[in-house]
Amino acid sequence: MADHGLRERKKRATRELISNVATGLFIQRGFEEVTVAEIAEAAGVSKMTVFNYFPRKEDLFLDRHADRLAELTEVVRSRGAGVSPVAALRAHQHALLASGHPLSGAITGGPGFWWVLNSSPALMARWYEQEREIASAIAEVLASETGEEFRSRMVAGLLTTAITTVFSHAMGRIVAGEDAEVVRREQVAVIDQAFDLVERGVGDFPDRSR
Amino acid sequence: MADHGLRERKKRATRELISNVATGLFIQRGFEEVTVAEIAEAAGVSKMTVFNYFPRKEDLFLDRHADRLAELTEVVRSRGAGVSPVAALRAHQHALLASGHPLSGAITGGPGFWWVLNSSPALMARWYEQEREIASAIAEVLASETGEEFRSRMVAGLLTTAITTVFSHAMGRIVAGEDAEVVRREQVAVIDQAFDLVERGVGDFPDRSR
DNA sequence: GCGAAACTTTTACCGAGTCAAACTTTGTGT
DNA sequence: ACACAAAGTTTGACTCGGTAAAAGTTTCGC
Repeated sequence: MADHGLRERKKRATRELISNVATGLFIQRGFEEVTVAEIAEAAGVSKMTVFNYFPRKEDLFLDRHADRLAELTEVVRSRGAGVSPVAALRAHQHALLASGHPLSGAITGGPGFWWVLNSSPALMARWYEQEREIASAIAEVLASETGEEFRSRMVAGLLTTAITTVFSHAMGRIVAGEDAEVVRREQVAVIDQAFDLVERGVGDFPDRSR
Repeated sequence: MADHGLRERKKRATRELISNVATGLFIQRGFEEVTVAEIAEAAGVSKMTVFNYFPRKEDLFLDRHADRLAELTEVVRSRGAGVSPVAALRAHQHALLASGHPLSGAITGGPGFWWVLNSSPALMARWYEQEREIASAIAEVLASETGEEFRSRMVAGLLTTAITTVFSHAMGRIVAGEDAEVVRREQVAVIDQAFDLVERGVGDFPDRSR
């Protein structure tokens, strides 16, 4: 009764099959142009089963959210003593970039993902909802640590803004046709620029005299 | 052919009627429990007409967005010389609070609004989409001023986080049953705390030694 | 008043998502 | 092994948000 009973294995396989079929269709034709019924048929399964595994259609595409959320909260929670949340997340962004992780944004496969995402308001809405869930989760970690409800929410919100802005900046450049390698190289400075703003404040923007 | 032809007046009246009827029903029973067909009938109008005035059901409830957006961008755009965006928006938040404006969050009618909002994921999604539109609009103002695309987006994002976090903090307290007057009084400090974080950075969070 | 333009209604339709009941498959106790 | 329970899947019917097109109806310009 662990996780490799026949039952569990079949479920995982079905889930992955549906997700893959769906993603394939989305990338070919866009999110709204593919119906759930179509996905179900292509996966050899009933419509109801699709909704069994993925409560909303959007979850068929944005199914890596749970992992990302867990990873980010873990980065904050288990940061070294004396390391600020900003520093921890900054380092994590640099690490993602260095390892060529998709969530660094500076990745070749980007355009497909980005195009599908932008092809549907519903999908975008869900994407940003996940962003908020991340902010919320980080806030909880910080609040449980400091007891400061409000400041934790603020800090978490600011940090999340940095993470997502940095991501979408890289993604935007890639989609605009810039060379992935160039973007990736310059992205180091972008990350630092973003986290510097969060870390040191934006009081002197737009003045650059410091 | 200005705005007081019979035609224009009727349109405004109809629009307002629909909006009012809808809001009333939402507050009585929650967003999802009221169908568009029902609203149409209660307003003595056809379903199609409802969608004529409000492209999405959510817009029936969140129909003050355009004003808010315009106001916030105007605050940033027409701030005095030498005044930073942070300072301008901080002052604006204080002004909203002092004048008892609903968007300060510290207002008695809050619970109804908040309850309806939280009664529906779709509505929440739209709410946060509007938040993003605000960030995006502010970013555009800043970018047109400085030419710095990325920093503008970052700064706008951080500022928007402050605005919305401050709002939802006050709203949350009111809904939790705290006295509106108390919340309003303490909200001054909350605003400053939020904007201080944006202005001076969160580098030393959670350490308080400065 | 008359005709065109603007607004509304009607009707028909599509797709996401829910529900309940029938059916099939996997796991378990004996 | 075998039967029974539990978990998962399918079917079909239904609700609701939203769109499209065509046929009214009302207001406007002349």
